[in-house]
Amino acid sequence: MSLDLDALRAFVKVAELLSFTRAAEQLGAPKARVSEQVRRLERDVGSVLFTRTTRAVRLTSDGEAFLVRARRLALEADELETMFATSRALRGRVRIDLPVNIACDLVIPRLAELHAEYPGLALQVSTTDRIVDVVREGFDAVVRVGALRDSELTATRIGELTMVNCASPEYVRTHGRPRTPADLDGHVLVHYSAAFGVEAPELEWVEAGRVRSRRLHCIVTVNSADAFRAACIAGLGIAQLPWLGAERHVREGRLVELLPRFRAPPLPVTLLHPHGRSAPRRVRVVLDWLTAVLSPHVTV
Amino acid sequence: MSLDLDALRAFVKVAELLSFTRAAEQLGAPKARVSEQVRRLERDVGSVLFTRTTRAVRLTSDGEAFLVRARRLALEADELETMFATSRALRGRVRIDLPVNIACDLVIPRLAELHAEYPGLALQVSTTDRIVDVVREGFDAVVRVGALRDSELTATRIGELTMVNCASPEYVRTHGRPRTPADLDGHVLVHYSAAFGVEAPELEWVEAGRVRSRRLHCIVTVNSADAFRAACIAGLGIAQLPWLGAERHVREGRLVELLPRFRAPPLPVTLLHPHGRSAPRRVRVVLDWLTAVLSPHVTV
DNA sequence: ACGGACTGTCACGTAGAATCGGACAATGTC
DNA sequence: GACATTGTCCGATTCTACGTGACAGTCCGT
Repeated sequence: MSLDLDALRAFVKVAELLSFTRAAEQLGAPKARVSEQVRRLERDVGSVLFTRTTRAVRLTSDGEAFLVRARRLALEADELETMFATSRALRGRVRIDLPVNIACDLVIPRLAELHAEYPGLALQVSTTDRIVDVVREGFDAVVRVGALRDSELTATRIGELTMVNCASPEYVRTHGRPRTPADLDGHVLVHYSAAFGVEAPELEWVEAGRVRSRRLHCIVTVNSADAFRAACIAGLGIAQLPWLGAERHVREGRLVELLPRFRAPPLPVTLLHPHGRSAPRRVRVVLDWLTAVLSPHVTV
Repeated sequence: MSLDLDALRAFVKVAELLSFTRAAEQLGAPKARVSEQVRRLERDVGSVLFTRTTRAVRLTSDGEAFLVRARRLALEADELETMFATSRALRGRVRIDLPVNIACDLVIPRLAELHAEYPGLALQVSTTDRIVDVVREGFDAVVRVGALRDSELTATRIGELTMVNCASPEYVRTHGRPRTPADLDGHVLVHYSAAFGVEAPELEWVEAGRVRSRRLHCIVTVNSADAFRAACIAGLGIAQLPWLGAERHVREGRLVELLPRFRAPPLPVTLLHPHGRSAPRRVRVVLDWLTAVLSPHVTV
């Protein structure tokens, strides 16, 4: 007789993903249920919300209008459900995506603390360096390093990663230690390219407040941060690495920093999430925690 | 697993009335259900919303905070449920209260039209001249004639009733026809007093923009509009009647108007409802209809 | 043009939950 | 202190939402 909130949430998910199947996956429910829930919802409100061809789903104009309000209602309902939930009682699933090295070095080691405080939270941590589609894959939070393009997401700048120029001691012995960028003739660069695109291998640095760059020869191109560092340690050239990941290796003598006064511009670290300024509480908790965990390691 | 909207509505009603029994009555549900729903709600949100002594119910501070948001959520949910409901599909119960004569003369004769347009609406029409407690008795709309005191309700002025001075032809034959208030020596007033209070029987009129009054002798005091008119027709004195109810009797010769240039100040007609500016749709429909029905009969 | 894979829906037996009426203990009132 | 009233508990009953599996329709690539 009365509106069903679960059905409403199902509708919102389907409307966002434009797919019953994917919505069902993300909701952790069988397709049949989602289908039935939306059917019931349509019967209850007395309007057809989707036009279904067996192959594609589209919102009707009624559906569009309904979605706006349904979203808000679902959010407020979530708020109400959790307004008295202590941290121990907070439950739900939160799906996040992190760059591999940030995940392995910073986040995963401290995940136990988060679990201890919020035992009801089920965290799904995806680690990948490729650009994921936040809404399509249903992520609640994504940490991005570097410039970003998406604009429909809420972005919070956490800080930035200091970049250092590194090479192996072996490499320095062979190629010499440059003192200024002018000394780079004959040097080799390890090239990082996420998509093996056509970008030319360049070394960047900041000089007098300006970003300058110089094209260098390169032997190897990689597409993962781990391989990038490994190649540098192997003496395959100079690499511009985040200090965060390079520090240990410099300390332990596997890498040395070059041209310390000509570092590349720092990479911005950003926290993205698809919910507006007011996310569900379980998500907010994770966002805050991520910020707290990452902040000490990124210079503001 | 998810918040139950029916339970939420039950909670709101109980919180407003501070009684499970009365809430159950107004919701048209057995007490046991309301009790169980609220119990479930408390379990779901993880907090105790009421302090119950078997004799009295009070909101906890958590309950207070919850009520505010719960109200808003229930309202938005209602909005969502009815946003595509055609007039034929709109359903629900609306409880209104009207002065007896307005109900009998204007509203009830046209109730069939409302039903024809909104067959799903169940209207509960209470007719009474006493002042009802709008929230306590769960009215969705109340029409008041005359000055009003409540302020926590939303009030819409519909118009005002023209008042005329009437007497029976028999009375005029006996007592003479006054031309000005100064001629009223020896005349008799029929007195209306809702609560048989101590107000003195006075005849009021507007003269040069000022309200003036003159105390007169009276034989009978009544507390209902019908009895008031009946007393006047019976020749028991002059009565200050709304033209609306007196017109027919004047036309048919049972009453005559006296002192037409010294009429009493018109009585304001007001539509009250307890919902904020945004009432549920089924209520809004009735409010609009009442306004449309009453407007032509009340000069603005 | 046509197989193939994927989409959303349907069927139906089942399990769990909400519901109802009535009885009960507790409490404020006269 | 007796009474009336309040909110809750109890048991059987009814419903309805669910899951599994199979199905028909449609778009894609070749």
